[in-house]
Amino acid sequence: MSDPTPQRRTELAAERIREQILRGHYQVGERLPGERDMAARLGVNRGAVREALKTLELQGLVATRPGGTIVCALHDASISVVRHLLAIDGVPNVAVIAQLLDVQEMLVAGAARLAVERGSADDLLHARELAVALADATQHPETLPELFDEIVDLITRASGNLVLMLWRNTVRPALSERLAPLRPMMRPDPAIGGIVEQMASAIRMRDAAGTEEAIRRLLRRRRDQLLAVLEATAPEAGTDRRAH
Amino acid sequence: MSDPTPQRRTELAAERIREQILRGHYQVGERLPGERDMAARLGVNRGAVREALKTLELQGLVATRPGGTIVCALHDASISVVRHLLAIDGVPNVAVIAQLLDVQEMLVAGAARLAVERGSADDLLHARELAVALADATQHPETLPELFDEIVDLITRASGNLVLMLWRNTVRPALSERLAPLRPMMRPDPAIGGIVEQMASAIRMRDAAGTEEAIRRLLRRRRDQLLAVLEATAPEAGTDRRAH
DNA sequence: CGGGATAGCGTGGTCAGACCAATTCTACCG
DNA sequence: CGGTAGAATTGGTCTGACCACGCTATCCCG
Repeated sequence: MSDPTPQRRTELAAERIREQILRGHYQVGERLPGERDMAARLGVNRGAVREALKTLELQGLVATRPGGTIVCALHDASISVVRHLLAIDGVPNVAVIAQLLDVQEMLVAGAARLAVERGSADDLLHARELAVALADATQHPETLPELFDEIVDLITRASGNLVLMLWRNTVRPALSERLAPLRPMMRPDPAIGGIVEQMASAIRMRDAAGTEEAIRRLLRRRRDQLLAVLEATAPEAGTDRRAH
Repeated sequence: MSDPTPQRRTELAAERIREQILRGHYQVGERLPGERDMAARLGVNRGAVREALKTLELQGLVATRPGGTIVCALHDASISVVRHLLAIDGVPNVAVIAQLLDVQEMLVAGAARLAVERGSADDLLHARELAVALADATQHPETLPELFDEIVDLITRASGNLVLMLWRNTVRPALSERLAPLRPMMRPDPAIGGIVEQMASAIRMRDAAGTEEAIRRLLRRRRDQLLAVLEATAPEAGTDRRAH
């Protein structure tokens, strides 16, 4: 579901169980089969199942206590499951991706403000260079994702906010992995040039609010474009099966 | 460090190892002692150590591969470690808490906008009730944290954004746990009344931008107050030992 | 006949010891 | 001095076992 080839049998087991839960094979509050049972069913050792359940427990998908392991509600899970929510069976979950992009917009916009307010001159210079590169690359949409990721990384790092950095670590790989296949379908967006120029000038003037606004527009534009492509690709494969 | 009494020996082991890593007892990239070694040292079975390391691996603190387990850089870890970063040895880490509150402001402000734009009438009504309660409770600062948490929860839920909800799940318990001891030291803030009133009216008019601005002011005010109390309590116990 | 105590069974939690494949270290040889 | 082959060590997995606790269903008493 997520890792292309999970060699370790314990991760494979985790993947299997997680997929069953995410697909709604179990009711919330229902007891999972015993560890010995699962081990036999998955053809692995009980220790491997235990480690698999440990990861699911850390993701807040299940709660294991003496007496049995029960399934938790998705909306009570931990943020770490996002990575696995983004796609089930390789089918991108458009609704969750949209929500994730919304959150990303909030955080990167905030990070940009912090970065402009407190970032080093070096970082800001680098950011302006990246902005120029982004404007130049408008005609080559297939190279944009890397530039986008790079500039978001830079902003996150320059914000000096460890929490934002950790968030980025958890989300970036999953998002890139999910959005990479869309690259060939992205079309050049002429509006980006102007936005980027505005951003670069705001950065040069250390205008935090202006930078925030520009990056917000940029991200929203990208979001809409990505979602349009996604919906064109998978018209109705979207909402998660465990809505409440 | 985090759970008051982790009865399970595997969690105790995880806590021990994590604390050593967070305290910087190991260099980034350094190899941890072998599992058998740690098991002997901690007086537990190797399986318990393996499960402990599994949680640390999921938190991005270590990387285990055949040949050895190595320590990862904190800024490459997963967001799940925030919970454990908030306090080491019971000493709140003021720097991280400040950054976390910054991020919280970004997200809750965004969530408020979403909630006002797309929330149900019921939710908005409830939000206004809570706002009134908040204004009434200004004189009783010890009851404010619950109201704050409740209103943030409501906003998060009403935003309809699953990612925000998951984020809230991961962060709320840690934050509450860390900030609860400060409750007796909080003093009434007369400015809250006006802000809350402004928020309630913005909600009533379905003014998303106004609501966002109000909640942002509210959260920032609370943030500053919390940090003031925190710094007064622990004047210099702050920055993490693994800065880069 | 109904309800509460109880005995048994299954559960997770932990332990011991073992094997394998891959890596890492070491010592030897060119 | 460099490289390579072998030895030691590591994580990954397996087998099998024990314990304390939660759950369940039975049984006994009112």
